[in-house]
Amino acid sequence: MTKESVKHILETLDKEYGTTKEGFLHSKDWQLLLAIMLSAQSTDKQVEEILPKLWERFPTIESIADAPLEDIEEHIKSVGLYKNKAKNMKNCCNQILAEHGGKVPVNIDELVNLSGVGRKTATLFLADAYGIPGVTVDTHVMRITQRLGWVQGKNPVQIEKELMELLPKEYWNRINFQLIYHGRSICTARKSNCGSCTLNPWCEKKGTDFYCNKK
DNA sequence: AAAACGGGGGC
DNA sequence: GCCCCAGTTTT
Repeated sequence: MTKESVKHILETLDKEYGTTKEGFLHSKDWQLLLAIMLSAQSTDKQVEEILPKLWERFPTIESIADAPLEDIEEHIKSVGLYKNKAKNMKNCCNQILAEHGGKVPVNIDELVNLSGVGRKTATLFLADAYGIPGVTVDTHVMRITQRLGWVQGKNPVQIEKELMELLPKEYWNRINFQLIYHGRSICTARKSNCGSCTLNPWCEKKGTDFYCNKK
């Protein structure tokens, strides 16, 4: 892995997936935050499917803060972990109203104090909503950066440290969603599909088309 | 450090 | 059938 190959891959990712995340961008801030919370241990595709009805039933942050838990659960059941998520969403909205005047805070320290919001959700929210740079290591980012040969570490904390040293900061606001999109469509958990991967020329595992996580 | 939370999709 | 998914909270 060389600085030059990293640069090529970053430029290719910009070309393939764009430099701003689409989809949630037209949401209000609290809607975007809740959508990211809902995506935990699920897929953004699954979440996008339930959002229209969810926002129709809960058009304002007050309406979801005041809603019965069972009502929220009913609307988000298909994304999994729904009991925790419903409780967290309700508590989170109440917190935003009580402690932040109804506006989602725009710094990571206040975000992680919200119910159901951890470091990953907070970082993704800041990047998606405001383009604020941040690197988080979810399962996709971990897998792909290991395959690319960008990182040596095994745990997310170590990998995040390595990535922040390796990647120019001007790419930090989009690297997460780009790698996640790539991980969902091409370089998946079970198969790397090197034949259709545009990053192939600069990848450590180029052409191996390997499987992983087989028991 | 480990368990709990979980339905839907891929193979 | 088993693995995986924009993780966080509780024990």
